[in-house]
Amino acid sequence: MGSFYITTPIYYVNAAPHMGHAYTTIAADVIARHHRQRGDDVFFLTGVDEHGEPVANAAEAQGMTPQALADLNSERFRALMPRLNASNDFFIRTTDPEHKAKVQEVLTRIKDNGFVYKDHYEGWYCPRCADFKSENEIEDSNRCPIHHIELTREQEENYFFKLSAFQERLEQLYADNPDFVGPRHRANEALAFIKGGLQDVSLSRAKLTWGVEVPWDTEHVFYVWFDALLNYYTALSYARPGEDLTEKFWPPQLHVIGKDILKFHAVFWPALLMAADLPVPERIYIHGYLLMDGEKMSKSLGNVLDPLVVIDRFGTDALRHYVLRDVTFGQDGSVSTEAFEQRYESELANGLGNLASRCIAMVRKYRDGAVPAVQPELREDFDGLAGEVAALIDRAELTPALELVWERVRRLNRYVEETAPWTLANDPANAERLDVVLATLVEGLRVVAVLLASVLPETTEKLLATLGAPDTAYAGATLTAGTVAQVQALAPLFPKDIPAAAPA
RNA sequence: GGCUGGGUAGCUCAGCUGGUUAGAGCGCACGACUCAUAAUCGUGAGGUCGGGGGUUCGAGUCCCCCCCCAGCUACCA
Repeated sequence: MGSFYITTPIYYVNAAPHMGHAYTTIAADVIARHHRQRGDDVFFLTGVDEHGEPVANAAEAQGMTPQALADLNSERFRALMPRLNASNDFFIRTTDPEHKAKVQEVLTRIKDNGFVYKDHYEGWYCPRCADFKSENEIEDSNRCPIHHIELTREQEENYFFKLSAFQERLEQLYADNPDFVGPRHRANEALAFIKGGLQDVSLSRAKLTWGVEVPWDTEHVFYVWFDALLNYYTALSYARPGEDLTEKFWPPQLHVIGKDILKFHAVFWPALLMAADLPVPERIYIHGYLLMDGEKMSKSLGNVLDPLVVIDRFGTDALRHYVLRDVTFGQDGSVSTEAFEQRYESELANGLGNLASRCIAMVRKYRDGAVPAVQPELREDFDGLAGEVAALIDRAELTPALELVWERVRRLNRYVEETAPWTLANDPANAERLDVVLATLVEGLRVVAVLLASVLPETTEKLLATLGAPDTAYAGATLTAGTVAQVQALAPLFPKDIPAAAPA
């Protein structure tokens, strides 16, 4: 029973929300909900990153101010959260004035600590883009990848962050905390990068105005990454009006991120915190990409699985379950509408949904809905289960954790066949035996629902309400006599006769 | 090129420090049952564990070489 602070990355408002955003959010939400079940005081943060050049450029192209575009797109991300059933405690926007003020405060401290200096940044510059291009994005013979014109070598005055000063401390951090970054091979990747030698990085941009002003030199704005990373810290100071949660929740227990932003989180971020004399996060976990039929999703390929379309048709729970179940969390994996529908039918509808239907129907038919208050069987199958699941979730091994629970769903369906309650019901002499079987089934169902509550919040709430046992406290995830007294009728949890979505 | 992961049944993957006939889920075939959302349960087919050497009484599991896939190898967020 402690505090648990978990974050998603803040999503960049340059583009519309897509499955990748949904995936990260769902995973973090499952972990957040799980910890609430365990009685932890949870703070779950998500939000949007609104500054930087791509937003400024996109706004200009659309004839809007950057703020107007940010307002528009931020709202789309904010609206996504309830659709996913995300239980975030706050939604941060980097244009929040409180965030900006705090960023300035922290970075000023870093400067005061001697980790900031002014120098020239030199690179290949595209006058049409009005921007520097990195080495790996320029085309042959130094041409702009967008305009295909020749780039010029230019300089600009920048403030730099002395990342190089943290080489040793970062190596030590990784040595002392083997689980600082997970999965393991991502830690290897980050460590290899660190050991390769750290160079100082630009902290500010002079040619750009869409960002947080450098307080000691207002001709500059902070390079968007430093502004963005600090959201994890700044949010705590103003998420609750009149209250500063920093003391209570800092440092975070877990940052959930995608692999594209590993370096910023696993290298720059801890160094930045060290420079500010702040504790570093306990753990960063990197998930993989969802691939469509083995290929990266992209609009140009037209192979995008739209989370909102799936939710509209099958419900949020089905999407949450699918992405965590079908793709091993932490690895890349393929998704497809076929795989989704198959998983939905076999596991949710036929597996859990039908189990609930048959169990509840039998209790109503044979006992008028009254559940016998006798000791359930199957103890050997459920003993220790809750602990094992929690241990896996603590390691962010969400997929194996789910597998453990689904093994029990299958076990309960098998138990129904083994005990054949419909046969027992034929002979009053078997009444006691039938009592035990029914009690076991209902109780098993309840425990499974509690264990799946973080993944399937809507469905399990419905199911537990039917059982008259709405409590999802994790301590209750164990077979006990008499928890459920009476069951109500239950409509199919995961209906199968869902019409295909109307063509758009 | 270097580094890090990975290549195991049609599909998605488990297989810890080497040890009985290599496992699970899904899919498929056949059978059983009827409480249930024509759901469920059982049985089965079947894979030279990427390829080749080697160590060992014994290797998917260790060593060497090779092939293939993915990621990283710094300032796009």
